[in-house]
Amino acid sequence: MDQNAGGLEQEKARRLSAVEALRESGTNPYPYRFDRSHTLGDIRTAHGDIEPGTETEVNVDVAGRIMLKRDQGKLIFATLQDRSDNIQLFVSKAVVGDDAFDAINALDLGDWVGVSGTVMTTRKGELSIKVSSLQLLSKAVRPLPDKWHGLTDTDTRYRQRYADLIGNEESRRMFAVRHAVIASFRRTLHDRGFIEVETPVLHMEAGGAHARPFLTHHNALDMQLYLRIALELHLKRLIVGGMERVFEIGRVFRNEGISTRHNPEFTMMELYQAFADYTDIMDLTELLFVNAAVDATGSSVVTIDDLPVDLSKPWRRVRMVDLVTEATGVTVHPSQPREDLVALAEKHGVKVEKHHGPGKIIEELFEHLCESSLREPTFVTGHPVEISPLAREDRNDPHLTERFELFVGGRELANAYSELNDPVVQRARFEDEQKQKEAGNAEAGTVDEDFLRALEFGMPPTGGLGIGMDRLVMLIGGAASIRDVILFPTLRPEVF
RNA sequence: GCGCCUUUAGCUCAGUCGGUAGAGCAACGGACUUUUAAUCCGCAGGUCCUGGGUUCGAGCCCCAGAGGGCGCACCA
Repeated sequence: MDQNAGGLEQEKARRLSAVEALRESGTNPYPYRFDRSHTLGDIRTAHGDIEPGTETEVNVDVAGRIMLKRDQGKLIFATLQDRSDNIQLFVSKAVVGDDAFDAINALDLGDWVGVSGTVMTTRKGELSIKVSSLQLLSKAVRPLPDKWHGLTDTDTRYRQRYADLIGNEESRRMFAVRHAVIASFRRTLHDRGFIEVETPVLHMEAGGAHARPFLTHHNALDMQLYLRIALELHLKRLIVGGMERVFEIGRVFRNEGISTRHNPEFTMMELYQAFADYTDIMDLTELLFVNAAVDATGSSVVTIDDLPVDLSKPWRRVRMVDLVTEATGVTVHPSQPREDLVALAEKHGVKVEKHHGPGKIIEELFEHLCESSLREPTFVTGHPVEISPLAREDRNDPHLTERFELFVGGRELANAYSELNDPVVQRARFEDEQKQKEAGNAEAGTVDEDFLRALEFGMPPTGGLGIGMDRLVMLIGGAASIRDVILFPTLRPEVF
């Protein structure tokens, strides 16, 4: 061993030489498989209530990782962890024999083992497995993080998620919540006749939202492609095709800043329902959220800013123009002269760009003055036409659209419209976007001719919805950062 | 991009006024047949993020840079 090596190198060398010693003695330190009869959770469910000091005749074969070891001379207590639970192993030298006892004593924290034994409880009542034989299933050659604190350094937790998951129960719980939320969405939507589809990630045009895209290149076609920024335009093509109720849960990519609420790749759920409008979609959104919370946590109550909020109560519905009017004390509407709105924005310290029209200025005012105060679930409706190129005009007000964004805890979680299905109006909206793009608005869209061709075949009246799944999991799971709900968040490259 | 904070053993963290680098856990050697983060005795383990600078002397002070966190900006 290199005398100058650090503690980690010494430890790895020791464990690797243990691996070699096992091989020389005829034991494979990395065997191929193991037959498990029960998970540890199964055993706790079936036997969790037996009296202290009980020895049963129940034989079990379990497998997991050694997390803790308490050497007691001629007894060893070890904590075994599998995906479902932890259970104590009780190893007696008198039961397993000297050689097996020494081999078990030589196990390191982090090793995977398969165990045969009987279910028992100790005198103090701890449910345990009395080991009759134990087989190494995989040798860990790198030591585990601190057995009590786990990993706490956020950078290391995100970069080495494997080590985070081994030691941090809270991290495992968060990803269980994530799974439960997504499974709940699928169940709710399948029950209502929606079918799940997959549409392209590689797009010719980065449409369906306002965001800067990632660029890539296809070699064989020698063509520039974009990673999708939204699912919308392909799903609506399927509504044109008569599929009537479709949804997709998929990764989208936006080439923008990273924060506690933004990751460059994130998961969006979008659905489209023929013959529905945005009010139907509000009801469906409430149902999806409540079902997801109940399925993931057993309760429709979530915690927002340390206060409980019951998602099952009806959510506030309020127009964006009314919120801005309330916040400024001045009635606003996109039909007003731009100069009046510019003056109001400046009065409130809101920066106005040259390409901002009245509708965009109202939205800027909303974002700066209203958004962060929307703690309880709120459907903000009636976005100006100017900022909603894919939403249809409000049936009562030609300057607004039938649209809502859902805010919870000051964060946008969902966006929905009565979908624009008039191909002539849609073309005019796209052409307006194209002009803005040429005028220097990098986020403005372009004219998607194929989508327009689809609309020309006739899209039924349709309600559509997009939900940021990561943010929803944050809400239901109680995570402060989006990185806590994404297994491998985007980080700068690590220097090795 | 800007501001504040942060980076010390494998992990979790101390480190005073600028004076030879510390603890707990993990590891290693030993004791222990009912432990629960076992306990007890002993031992080993360091690029103090990197590079400059000031100083007789820098983990500590100064400058520059890197990683990370939070806030702002950006993000309909």
